[in-house]
Amino acid sequence: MESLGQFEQIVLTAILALEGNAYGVTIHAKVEELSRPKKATRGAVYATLDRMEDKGLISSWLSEPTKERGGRSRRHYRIEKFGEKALRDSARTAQRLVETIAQNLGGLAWKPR
Amino acid sequence: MESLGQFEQIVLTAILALEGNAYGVTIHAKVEELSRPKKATRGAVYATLDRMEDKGLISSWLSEPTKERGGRSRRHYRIEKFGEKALRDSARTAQRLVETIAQNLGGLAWKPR
DNA sequence: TTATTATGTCTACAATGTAGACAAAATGGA
DNA sequence: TCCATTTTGTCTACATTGTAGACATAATAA
Repeated sequence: MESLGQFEQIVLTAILALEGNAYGVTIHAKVEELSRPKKATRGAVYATLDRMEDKGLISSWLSEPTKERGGRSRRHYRIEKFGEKALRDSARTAQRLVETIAQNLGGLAWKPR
Repeated sequence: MESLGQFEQIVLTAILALEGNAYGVTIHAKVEELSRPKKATRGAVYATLDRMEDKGLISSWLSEPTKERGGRSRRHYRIEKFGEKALRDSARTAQRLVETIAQNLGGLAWKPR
C-alpha cells in the first residue's frame, strides 16, 4: 500500500492536467503553477518522473522532434492505471486534511477557481 | 519559504483538530484517523513532533500525571503562529491539487460534509 | 560554425518518513 | 513490598523523497 510523496503527487497531478501534452518543460511549468509560490527545479521534476516510472505509476516515450527554434524530441509521459489509483487515494486524504484544517483554522480564503 | 512535508502536515492537522488535548497518544490516534487506511508508528509521530518543535512550528510542555492506571505525565503540544501560517499555506496548495485532480479524474466520491 | 534555444541526464546531498527496540513512570494486585 | 501491566515517551538507524545545479545533446538560425 505504497503511497505518494508530496512532490510525486504534484508531478502526477501536473501530468494529469496537461492531458497528452506532458513532457519535461510543460510538466515543470505546471508543477510551479500548482505549487506556487514555491519553486521547483527541473532536476527535481525529472528525478521524480524517473522514480515514478520505475514504480510503474507512469510511462513515457519519445516523440519526434518539432520544428521550433531548438525544438528536439521530447520524452512524453502519461499516467498508468496504477498511478491513477494512487493519485485518487492521495486526493481523498488531502481532501480530508483540507476540510479538517478549514474547520479548525477557519476560512482559508481560497476562491475555488 | 520552507514548506511542510506531507507527514508534518498531517501531524500538525492532528494537533489542530485535538484542540488542547494533543499529546503523543492522542496525536498518534488522530494521525491514523486522518491518513487511513495508512498506518503510522509512534516513532514516526514523535520524530516529526521533535523536528517541528525545532523549527518553531509547535511548542510543548509537560502536564501533571493523571490518576488513570499507568497514567503518567504527558508532553502536550500546541501550534505556534508560524505553524498555523505554514499549515494554512499548505492547505491552499492541497486544495488546488484536489480540485485539479477532481476536475481531471472525475468524482473522487467524497462528500464535502 | 557558432551561438542560442529547447530539452534531458546525472550526481550528490539534505530533508523527511518509518520501524521497532528500549526506557521509565505510575499503580493495582499478589 | 515488589512485580506485572499500562501508558507514555526516547532513541537509533535506515529508507525514501526532495532539491540544487552542473553537464550533455539536438536542432536551427544567423
